[in-house]
Amino acid sequence: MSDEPLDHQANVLGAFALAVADRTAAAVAAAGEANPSSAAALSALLHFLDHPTLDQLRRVLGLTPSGAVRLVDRLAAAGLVTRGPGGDGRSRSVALTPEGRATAERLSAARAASLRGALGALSPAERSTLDDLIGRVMAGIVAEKEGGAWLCRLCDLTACGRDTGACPTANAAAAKYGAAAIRRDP
Amino acid sequence: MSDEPLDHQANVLGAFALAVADRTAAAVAAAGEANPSSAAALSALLHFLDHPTLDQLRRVLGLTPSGAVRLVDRLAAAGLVTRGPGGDGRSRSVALTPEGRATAERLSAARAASLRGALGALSPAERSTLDDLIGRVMAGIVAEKEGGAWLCRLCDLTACGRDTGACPTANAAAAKYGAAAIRRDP
DNA sequence: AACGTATGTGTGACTCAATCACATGTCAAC
DNA sequence: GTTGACATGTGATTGAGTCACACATACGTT
Repeated sequence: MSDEPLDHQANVLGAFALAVADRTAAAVAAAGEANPSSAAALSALLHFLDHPTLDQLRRVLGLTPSGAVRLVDRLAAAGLVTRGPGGDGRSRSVALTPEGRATAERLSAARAASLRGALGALSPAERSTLDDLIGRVMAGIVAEKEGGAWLCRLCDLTACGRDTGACPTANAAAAKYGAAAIRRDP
Repeated sequence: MSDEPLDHQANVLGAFALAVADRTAAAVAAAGEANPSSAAALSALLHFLDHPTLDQLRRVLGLTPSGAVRLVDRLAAAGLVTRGPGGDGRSRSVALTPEGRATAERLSAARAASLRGALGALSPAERSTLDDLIGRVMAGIVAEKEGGAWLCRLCDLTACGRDTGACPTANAAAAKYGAAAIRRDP
């Protein structure tokens, strides 16, 4: 029973995901943003091409409208974002202040450093193999996924190769939904 | 800059960890325990050999003493655990009720099913390769880690092969700390 | 053109889980 | 015995989210 390889593998995968997620969250928190939603919001704002509306942001984060209002209130009070006019009279846009942008870049760098460090245990060839396998599993996850927060929150969307076809998540999302803009995603 | 393979790999790893962690948490929540701390506590109680004290439990979960008291209060109010005498006049033990045990087993099964499902995209040989690489990265993470919650929370400690030497986390912890009992871990 | 519905934002009241500061009881060591 | 460390528990507070609801704007229908 306990020597079923699949059970072992599944269990180790679970511990691994938790460990990497913990470690990354800790690195981001140490870089100055303890709240995961706030960190994800700042990161998202860094990667939106245009300034998103509150509603776009809330979908990325998987929050209710009022939750998003509160979040943006907090970020604005901290001087990290400002509200501006939206494309339409109902909506308002959210933009990073210079300080918010600096914070977001710091968080992003801390995350990347933490993840690169984790991969330090492997040789380049092994990392490449791991990357391939992870990409395949990821594609399956995206294909199955329904609802919830954006999977690529906190990602650096240039590093993953979203636009050059190297990002497995973006590719799987494109296969599932058709053309994938940054602002609507699994 | 964005075609550095390491940056791509690191970024995909980050998204992957988040995706698997999200998915697992959702599966556990759907099985009836929305709060991650509560779920981790039930799972831990399922795997402790003897009945742990509140303090042992709080270390596993990475909570403050008062946080652990509140958590056990909630679980007890829900009829999932009971408090008993501890080995010592100061401490009290926490034990699962039959209902708590059933809940814990249900959560654990939901987690395992979710993780096995994620691995379904790979062939047995690929899973084995992935398992090996993950184990190596995991060992590095354990070696670096200091503080925080238990990495193996929610794990099925028989499935991972903790006692047969197959669990990379347990092995790395043993190398770091010496003999590893279930109740003191990375 | 006017009406009714949908959408986006915001507010008030509340919940839930954690924290800190502190109190109490117990053990161990000197 | 006294002193100090430790385990548990309590009161007050915080933080981040929810729901129910209000309000303004946009859009589609007739």
